[in-house]
Amino acid sequence: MHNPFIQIAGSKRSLHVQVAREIARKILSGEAAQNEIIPSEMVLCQQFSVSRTALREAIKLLTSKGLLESKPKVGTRVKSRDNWNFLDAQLLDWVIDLGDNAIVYQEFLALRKAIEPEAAALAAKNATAQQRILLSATFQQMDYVSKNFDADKWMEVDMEFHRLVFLSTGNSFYLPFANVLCTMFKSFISHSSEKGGTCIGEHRAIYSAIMAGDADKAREANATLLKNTNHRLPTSN
Amino acid sequence: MHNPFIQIAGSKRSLHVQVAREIARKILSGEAAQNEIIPSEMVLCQQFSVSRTALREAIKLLTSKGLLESKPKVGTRVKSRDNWNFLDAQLLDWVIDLGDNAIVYQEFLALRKAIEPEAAALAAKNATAQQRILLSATFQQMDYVSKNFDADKWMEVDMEFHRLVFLSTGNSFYLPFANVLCTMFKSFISHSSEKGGTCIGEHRAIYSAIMAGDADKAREANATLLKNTNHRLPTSN
DNA sequence: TCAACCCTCATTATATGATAAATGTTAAAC
DNA sequence: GTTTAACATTTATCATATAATGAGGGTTGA
Repeated sequence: MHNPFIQIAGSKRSLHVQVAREIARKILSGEAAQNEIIPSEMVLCQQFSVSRTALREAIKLLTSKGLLESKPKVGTRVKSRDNWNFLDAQLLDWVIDLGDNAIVYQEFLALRKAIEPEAAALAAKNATAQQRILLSATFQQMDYVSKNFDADKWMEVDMEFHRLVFLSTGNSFYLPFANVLCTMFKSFISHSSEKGGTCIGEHRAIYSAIMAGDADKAREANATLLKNTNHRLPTSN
Repeated sequence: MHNPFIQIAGSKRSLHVQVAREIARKILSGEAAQNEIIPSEMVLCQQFSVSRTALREAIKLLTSKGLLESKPKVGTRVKSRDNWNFLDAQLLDWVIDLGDNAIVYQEFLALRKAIEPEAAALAAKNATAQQRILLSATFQQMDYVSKNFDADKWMEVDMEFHRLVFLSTGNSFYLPFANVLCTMFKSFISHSSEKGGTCIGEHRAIYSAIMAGDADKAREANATLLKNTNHRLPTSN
């Protein structure tokens, strides 16, 4: 019954995720307007050539992220953009896949500028012993990669460094940023995210301040790093 | 087959949400340890007295929020805390229901201090004409309520004001904060969130700066408001 | 004329059972 | 000891049936 074409197009994930992704694409791209009622389950099952089970699980996934809302008799409505949880890594992944990433990148940078300096400050105060060890190890890798430069490896350690900062804040609300940041970094592979190469000096300043427990200096250093972050966009994808 | 006791306990929502909520409670409270495999579908169906359909939809909901991950043969595993999306309003609602909100409130305030001044600055720059009209109407209500004080109404307009600021940033990544903020405000009903009553002066400063398009002043004013925000906790719940 | 009530029916919600796919485990083969 | 293959368990998917919901139309009565 299931059309293998979709399986090929939607890569290797489970069926309901593939369906969810396709519906999400239609919503995010505006093909399905906000507040619009999407076709009934029966119709969608036929469109995607999947069972109601798979389709409904897809809809539940999207409902959880604020894209849809279902009611008996009424149908399933596309929620307004205000309700879309852009701080969900999976949803962000779908957004990125639409292309059109110039704006997304710029908006994300604006968010980083607000959140990351404070995250660094919190990490300086709250990082656990184990987190400091991880941060230490990661910075040493950064240092090494900056001297033996490799764009891919730099992206990886750079991402890991900033991820660890978020995880070290000791604040639950900062945790999701770690995943969102990773999604963002991965999507911009082969695109050096900082001006003038590796910015190892700025990173060292952040690292040192955190290890020294100096919140103000950590905040300042991270703000400086982001000031130097360029706005160039990836050429590919 | 379905045990009506659960329906009573879990209020009026759909069954799979009730089940999801209950599983979430076990995860968030630590009753189900991180990285632990939860019982198989069959067992959980019996435990909750629901069909596999309902149970699986519940699991999909939790998977979407980063709490679970399923694999054939392996089972369904509780993901580590790093993956929980605390910036999801529904999940936050469940967290709040655990009680233990002193820490949640404090952590949220730390987030607001990082994000809200910048949101106000962005709103000053980017708010659309329609958003300025809404903001204006809301502030006038605030002004009225501050003069004819009513705690519940103040909470409502206060929430709406800050919500509008997030929606007016013109930045997709700031939108989710609006919902999270609302969830937070609603949970702390009957608990005046600002010191010395209504803080109408500080709010006026934010409002005026945004309407004037003065980003720096808006940021400053919002930071001042949050500095004056107290850390008292709700006495109830 | 209109408001209150009831019935209809399309749609989602839930249940059930069957089959497929995936994958860790175990045992067999070399 | 290592590799390979069969097995068993669990989730994934499909198919179908029944229940609950509530918007909209129709009816009734004043």
